Amino acid sequence: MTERILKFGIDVHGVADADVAFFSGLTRLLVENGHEVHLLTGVERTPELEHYLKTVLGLSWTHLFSIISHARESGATIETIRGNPYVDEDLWERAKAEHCRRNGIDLHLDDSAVYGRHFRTPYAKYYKNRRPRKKRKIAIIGGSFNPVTNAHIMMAEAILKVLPDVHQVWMMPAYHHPFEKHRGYSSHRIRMIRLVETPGIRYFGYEIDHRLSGVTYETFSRLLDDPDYRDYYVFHMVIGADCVFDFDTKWQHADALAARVPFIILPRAGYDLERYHGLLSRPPHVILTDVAIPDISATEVRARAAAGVSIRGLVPAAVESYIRHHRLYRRKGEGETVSALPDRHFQPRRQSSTTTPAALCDRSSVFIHIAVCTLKDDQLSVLMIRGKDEPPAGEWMLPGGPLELPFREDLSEIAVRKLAAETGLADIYIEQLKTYGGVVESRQECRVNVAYFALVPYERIAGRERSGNSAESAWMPLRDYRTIPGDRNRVPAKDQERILLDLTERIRGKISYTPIAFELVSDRFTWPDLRKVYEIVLGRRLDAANFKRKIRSMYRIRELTAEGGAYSVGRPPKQLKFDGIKEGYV
Amino acid sequence: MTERILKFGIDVHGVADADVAFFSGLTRLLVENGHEVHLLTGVERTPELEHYLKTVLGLSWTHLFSIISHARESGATIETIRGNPYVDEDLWERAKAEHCRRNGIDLHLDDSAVYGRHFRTPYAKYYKNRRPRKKRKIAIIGGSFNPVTNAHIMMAEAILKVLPDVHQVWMMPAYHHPFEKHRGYSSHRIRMIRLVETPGIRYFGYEIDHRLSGVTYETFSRLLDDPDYRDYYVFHMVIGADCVFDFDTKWQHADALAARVPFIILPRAGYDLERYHGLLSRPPHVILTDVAIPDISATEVRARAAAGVSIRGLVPAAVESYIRHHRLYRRKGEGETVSALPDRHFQPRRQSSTTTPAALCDRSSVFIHIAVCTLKDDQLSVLMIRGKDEPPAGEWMLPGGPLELPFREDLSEIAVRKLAAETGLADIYIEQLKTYGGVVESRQECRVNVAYFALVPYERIAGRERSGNSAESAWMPLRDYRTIPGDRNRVPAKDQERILLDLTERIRGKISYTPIAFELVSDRFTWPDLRKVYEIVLGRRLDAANFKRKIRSMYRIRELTAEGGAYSVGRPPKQLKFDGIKEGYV
DNA sequence: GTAATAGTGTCTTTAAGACACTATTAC
DNA sequence: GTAATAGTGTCTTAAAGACACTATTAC
Repeated sequence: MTERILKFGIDVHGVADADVAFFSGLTRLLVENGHEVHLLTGVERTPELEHYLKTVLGLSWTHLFSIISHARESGATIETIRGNPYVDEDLWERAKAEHCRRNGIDLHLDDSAVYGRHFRTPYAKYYKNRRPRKKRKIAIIGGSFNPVTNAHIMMAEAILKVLPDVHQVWMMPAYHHPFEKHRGYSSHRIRMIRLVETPGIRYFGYEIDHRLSGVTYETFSRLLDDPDYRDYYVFHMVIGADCVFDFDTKWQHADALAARVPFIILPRAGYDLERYHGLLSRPPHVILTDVAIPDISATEVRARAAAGVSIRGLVPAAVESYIRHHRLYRRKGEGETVSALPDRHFQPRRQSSTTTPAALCDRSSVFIHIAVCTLKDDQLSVLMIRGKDEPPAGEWMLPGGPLELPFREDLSEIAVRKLAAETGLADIYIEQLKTYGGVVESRQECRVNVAYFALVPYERIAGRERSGNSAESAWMPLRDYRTIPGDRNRVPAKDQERILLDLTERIRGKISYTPIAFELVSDRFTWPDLRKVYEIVLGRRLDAANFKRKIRSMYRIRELTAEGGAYSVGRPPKQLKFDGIKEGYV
Repeated sequence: MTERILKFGIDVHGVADADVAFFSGLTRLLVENGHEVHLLTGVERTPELEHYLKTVLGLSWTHLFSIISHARESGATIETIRGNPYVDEDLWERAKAEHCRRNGIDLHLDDSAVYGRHFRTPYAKYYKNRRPRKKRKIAIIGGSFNPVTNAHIMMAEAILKVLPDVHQVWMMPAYHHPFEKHRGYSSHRIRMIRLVETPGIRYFGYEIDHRLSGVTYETFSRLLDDPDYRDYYVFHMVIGADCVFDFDTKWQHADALAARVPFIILPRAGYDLERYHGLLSRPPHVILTDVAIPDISATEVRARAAAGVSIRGLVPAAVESYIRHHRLYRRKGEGETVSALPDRHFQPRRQSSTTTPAALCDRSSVFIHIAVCTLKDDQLSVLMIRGKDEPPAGEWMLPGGPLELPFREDLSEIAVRKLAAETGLADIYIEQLKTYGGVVESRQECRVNVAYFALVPYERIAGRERSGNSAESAWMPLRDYRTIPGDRNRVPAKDQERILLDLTERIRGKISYTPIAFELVSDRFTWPDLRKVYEIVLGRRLDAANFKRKIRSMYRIRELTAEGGAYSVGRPPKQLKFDGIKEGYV
């Protein structure tokens, strides 16, 4: 057997320096016997490095390959993040693989998590599984991090401050499948986190490196078994109070997850953790109380960036300039705007004022809402109810509910049925308004809301408003569709607001060329009655003479001989009856 | 520095025998210098083995550890499958880890896919990436394999017979999450496949070992990148004809999957592959025709086993006796019956003939339809498509499809996206029309159809009508919305008719008081162009002078100095541009 | 020049708006 | 009678419609 020169490749950081005694012995043995030892390192090739390798680590080598130096020599652009040179993970691995291929390395030992997509020579992923004396506590913040915001930073800092035994906070961005939206953003998301790394705050690419689905249970069941981590760290999961309330019911494998992973729960404005007594309320889970985290939605950051509005204060300065410099989140080619994808463990809170949140919706359902309109106290008003149990609890909503199955062609039948159930009224005017998408964040659900509106004279509905199972009902004037009488500080839910706006417009538009006004007066009415409907809807005074002429030109109005009711003052008006649209009038 | 004894562990099968020259050199170097080399092997420790290691592989060692011998000595039960000893993967790894721990191995090289859940000493997973001369073709059958049935065997055998270049068929059982049903069955499912292995038919534990979700795209995108496999094999995916018809629409990332993985399609009774012209109908995908695979449902096998009925003939004899011997699928304590979990790539066949009462709608789904309107040949026309596969097959429909999740408040975003996908058009006028209920009897499903309409000048859409995956498209004049040109005896589906009626009304109503007409002419238009739009929509001639006056009173129209195009006869008209609505005009 | 289409000016009709007027009631 | 509301008549203004007219082009 001929003597053969063995060619060994060894990664310095993570392999050679992980077991100095062994590798100094092994490399010396190899070098002394005429074999090749290639040390591969990421740092710059300097005399200091060689000194460190030789005297501190006690390594021997025949070749020393610096990826950074190599990349620099071959003209690649090397970014600097916080003073340290940074190149893409992929580029990094490719450089190693290329070096090994060129030199015909027989076996390269590496600890990289990237499973050698580029290697063509034998290599082995090195795992050092000696248990450390003491495991370090790590808090993991998951999310999209698109981009990392000041809220993330403040969360991390709050945890490090309040929980001194937490060694580091790791920010773990979700893996976005290349076919999802936001493809192409992954490396940006990573770099932005790298920009804000501190000794206590670290980027953690676990879900991205392993292309995990983002189901927390899956991530952690893998992570807790992973020989790269399990013996060195105790992991805690950080979530916001808003997610806690859903945890027991909505999270996959909530029990098993809560049993294996201690949670760190951060308060969130509007979510009262005192009221929560679910799985996570007991140790080992920790609820932080005196911590204030601002509500910063990454969606809003992107929307602002897209609109060219400043994002100062929402994200760290370094991230702000990164976004500006790389022109992130600008609207792309027509039609395709950069749309939302929320942080997983921090749902964007229902907006106080500005933009539209989105949720991780994995199901949709169809709801029917009916805006019952009537003329009450000289105002066009809409019936609102406040349910006791039905979420969102305590919010003023339009009457309605889930679409019942089965149905037939005409959805309005269902609306009529629902309305009858709610008010006991039948045979009233009903018309479809519009269909809206809705996001019920508390349920992580996308809803399709089909809105109808009904018109009914007040005297027909007076007193029957609450025959359903709603706890409360109120007539809300459409003019200021934001204040419910007697409950001034509560406004209807945002998605209801849009319905009311469209409703106002629809009625206003339609009253001029369709006979819907007759639906708002009783069967027998007078000219002043009818005129008032028009005046209220249109919002201006109408000339009685012209009004009568106009209406008469369109509709057949019959004058009844019967006397009107008791009038306090003035000439009593004639009783009228609507006899249909005049032929020929379109 | 004191001399230290290095302790090397090397797996024989997959590592030492994968690079004989290197490892013979390395082990000899180590042994000659007084270090320890531990060879670990799965086979029985015999003189023949030692001879093989020494003379064939040329290895040197100081210790030789046989897992099987070790297990036998320590009294573990060792099953024999087809003559070979078999122990659990986990047990196997544990034995290695135990040996390394006991002996204080400094570095163990192994090729196992199980990432050292048990190792406490350093080890490295060895990848040998030398490209083989020729990649072998492997056909993968996915499924639950609970249990493996004769249908699986016959599929595999048919493939090996009809496609001689397929080297092996690998049966890849799905990973069942420990919290899913069927937990605990995994090892049984594996062993039953092991029982029926032949040189051509192999168990393949990829999804189980990596705990994959079972989404085919995910599995393959990982497998095709996996350095353990990518350089050695070309993978084909086996699916049944029943799944093919859903493939283009229902599978995740169908296009990308079909582009990366060649499919082998097996016929299934009741599914006519002649009619299929989707993604998989073209090479490199293969459709096998003269192959008969019996319809054996694993669910039925389990049900029979549960009921104590014979399963003879449904599963291989070895599996039958395994099930009987291990008392599999018997009903356990209450509430936990062994329930159905279909093979992923073979759906249970749709019930044959028993009719579908329309009332039996147990689910609803939301669809979006978009009526794309344009002016073509002096008619207001709507784009209709006739899908080939999408049910109801063969009917003229408006373009559209199921509502995709997640969505946000504005459903029209989705409509815009769908429209862009269908026609490639972006930035065109789109408006919600109405929402309808619909009953798809063939699917026993109630649908909510949200109809949109889009307006687009013909020249923008001409030629792009069929860029989606629809088979046919046609422009149907709205005047007689019942006949599709060139297909006189076909009318659009009934529920589409109502949409078209409402659409006509909406456009006719809106054109008089909103600037939608400008959406139907190109960016630059002339007075006659615009007038024609109004004349066609309103259905009557308009006076040019009055028309101009009216439009000018509502909208700002800019006259361009540029000349018009080539006109055959008469004075060329001025080019105009729409500059918005006049202030004050409502 | 003619034929064909584009574009304009102006008168007529009709609808909309303003407003003065009359009518009917309670007190 | 007054105050209050209902209802009518008529003038003014603006919009819509009709139609005769001029303008520009190809041939």
